Amino acid sequence: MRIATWNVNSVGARLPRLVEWLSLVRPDVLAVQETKCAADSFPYDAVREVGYDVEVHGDGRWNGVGLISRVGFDDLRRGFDAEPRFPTDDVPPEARAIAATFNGVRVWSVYVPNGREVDSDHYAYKLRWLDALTRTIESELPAYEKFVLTGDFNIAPTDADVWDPSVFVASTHVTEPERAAYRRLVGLGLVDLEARALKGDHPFTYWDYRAGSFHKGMGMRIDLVLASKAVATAVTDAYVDREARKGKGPSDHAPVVVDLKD
DNA sequence: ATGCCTTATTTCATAAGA
Repeated sequence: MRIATWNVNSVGARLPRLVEWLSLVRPDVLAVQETKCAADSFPYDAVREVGYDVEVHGDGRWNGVGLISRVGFDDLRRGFDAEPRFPTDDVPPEARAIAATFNGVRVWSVYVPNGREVDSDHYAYKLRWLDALTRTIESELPAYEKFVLTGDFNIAPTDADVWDPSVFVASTHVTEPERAAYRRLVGLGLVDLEARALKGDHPFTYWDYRAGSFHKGMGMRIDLVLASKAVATAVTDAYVDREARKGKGPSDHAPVVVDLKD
């Protein structure tokens, strides 16, 4: 079984690249984030033409997550109970989480809030959201031996996960409270799968569009695959597909691809 | 060993991304 995650940064803008990538890599399940489209405007037909079904959770302009599968869907879930809202409880939750089960493997696709500035309202929301996600995963995990929590976490777990730690001092993505939230998730009994980089030593998954960051190696590892032990022990390969970050009209994130023994 | 921001929108400017 091949499972992948990819922050596509707009499924509308990325559709040609997405369809090309699905046809080339043929994952069984792809978790997508930042689809940036409402559920009723998703380009379902284009994805179906290459053999995939889609379930999405979408707001419209921002956020949006989905699961793209060629092995069906079971037990679909959009969002989660007591999901924090922003800026107030008067608004619905943002579309940041969707889950389904594929041949017995439970997969969550999540897009963790960015956080913007440390100690901002957005940062507090990010930590609240991570805390609520942790409680949800904790409650679901006992029901599934094979479990994958994947997506764009907007957290670099260690200093090795950013191209230059000195650049990120006092920035979001690397602060201790964010890293502690990551460790609490992993502490539920998950393994942060070590994807290999196709070039160099750092399996970065994101490179800013600006300043030639990609070709200078100025990246971050913020797209993660957290897996239960039953999944982790079945891994035969895991890699960051930096090829998808090259060429015309790429996302600023690269996919992470994980292969599992049957 | 690859190309120097990109996206959607209440569009010709803005907010957001990380």
